[in-house]
Amino acid sequence: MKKVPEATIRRLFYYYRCLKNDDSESPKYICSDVLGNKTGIKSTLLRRDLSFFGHMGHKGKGYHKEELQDKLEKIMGIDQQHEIALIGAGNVGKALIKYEKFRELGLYITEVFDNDLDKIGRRIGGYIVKNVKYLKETLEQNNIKIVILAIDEEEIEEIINQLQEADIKAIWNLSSAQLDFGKDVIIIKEDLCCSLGSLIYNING
Amino acid sequence: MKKVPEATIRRLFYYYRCLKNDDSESPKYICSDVLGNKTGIKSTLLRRDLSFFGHMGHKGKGYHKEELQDKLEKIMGIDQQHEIALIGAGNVGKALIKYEKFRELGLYITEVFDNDLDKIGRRIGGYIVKNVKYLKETLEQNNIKIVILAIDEEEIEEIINQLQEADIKAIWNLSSAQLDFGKDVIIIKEDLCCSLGSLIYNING
DNA sequence: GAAAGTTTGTGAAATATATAATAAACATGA
DNA sequence: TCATGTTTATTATATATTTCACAAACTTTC
Repeated sequence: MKKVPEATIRRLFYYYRCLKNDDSESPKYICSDVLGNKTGIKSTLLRRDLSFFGHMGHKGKGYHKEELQDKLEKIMGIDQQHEIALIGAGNVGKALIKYEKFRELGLYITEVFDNDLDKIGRRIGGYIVKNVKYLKETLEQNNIKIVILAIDEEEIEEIINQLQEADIKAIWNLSSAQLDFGKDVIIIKEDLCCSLGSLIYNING
Repeated sequence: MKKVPEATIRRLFYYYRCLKNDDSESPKYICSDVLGNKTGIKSTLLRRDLSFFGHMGHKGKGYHKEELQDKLEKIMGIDQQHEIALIGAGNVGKALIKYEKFRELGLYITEVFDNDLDKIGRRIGGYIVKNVKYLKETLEQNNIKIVILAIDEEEIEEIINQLQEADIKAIWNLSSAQLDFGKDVIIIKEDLCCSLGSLIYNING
């Protein structure tokens, strides 16, 4: 199959959320024009996006809402639950723990770690913050393959070493550290400064 | 001048942060290979990125670190301070208020608003949360042109109406709402679900 | 000061992504 | 049932971004 652009994947979540929020029974079908308008994405791009995954719609009718929602869930991999470990119980970490929308996607933070002795042992949003020292064994015991890295500080050498040893599949890197775990670990970096920063650039330019 | 890709702008922040964190006096110059390695960006792309803004380096020597840092600040528009209003004093909002790295870029959150009566009037991280009802006048009085929208809930009609009336230049939209303020207002949408979600997709695919 | 080594900057090629054009499938209504 | 309208899916085109290849400018060494 042709390579699916990263941007397409992200848009799938828009389509999905829109379908999920609209719980009206009828009409059963929605056409690309309507769904496109609701999500702010051109209908032609929407159809292109969906067509990467085969025939998703019905000519002359549109997309069957329930069917499309189910198919999207499978495609995006959220038809099953995922357990996630959070490293970093600072301000960003706390916000993520309480972020409802992850759970709506079946994404559950089930373990919280930190390397700051002041935070370790504390209870945050129902979780006891664990020492990163136990990262590897905790992840193994619970078969957790996904990690969110949301550490504030710059010095995270020890955490990275621990992470290297853990057998994980993916890291969502919200820290400013630049990571490379080889091709077997997928890393997506999210840098809040770049986002807000690029806004500033666009104002002036 | 040729249009600068959005991705280039974002990478500028990586280059900049790397230079800023490295406060060693010597060597005075850094070549694209070294800076590229530190930031995880191919040197050829780095040179291409910088070349959008004219001759930034010195052949045979590399880039003068201090000079490059200064130039980047001007390009990115962070050689001066920016005042920003935050709408949404929930979990995400709180994290942003306390996020140190914005201030390092000269980006200051100076006003905090919410539409939730439970939050209005409360003190959060040194700010009194104001009623969005006063959004327009507060922004005008303080000449604030940049807004972060970090509201949790779905019902934000009233906030959007208020925002429409305020004379602003840019919105960093962290909510799940889909906004369109016309061409005069720059909007960058950041959706945490899409980011974490695309990671899940990539694991399975 | 000439030759060899570095390093930037850029035109050209390759890749990736988005848009436009249109054929194919189905729906509707006379 | 046929003609007309609707809507998807796909092929072709356009645009955007990255990578490659190399000339030009400078540095270093002998």
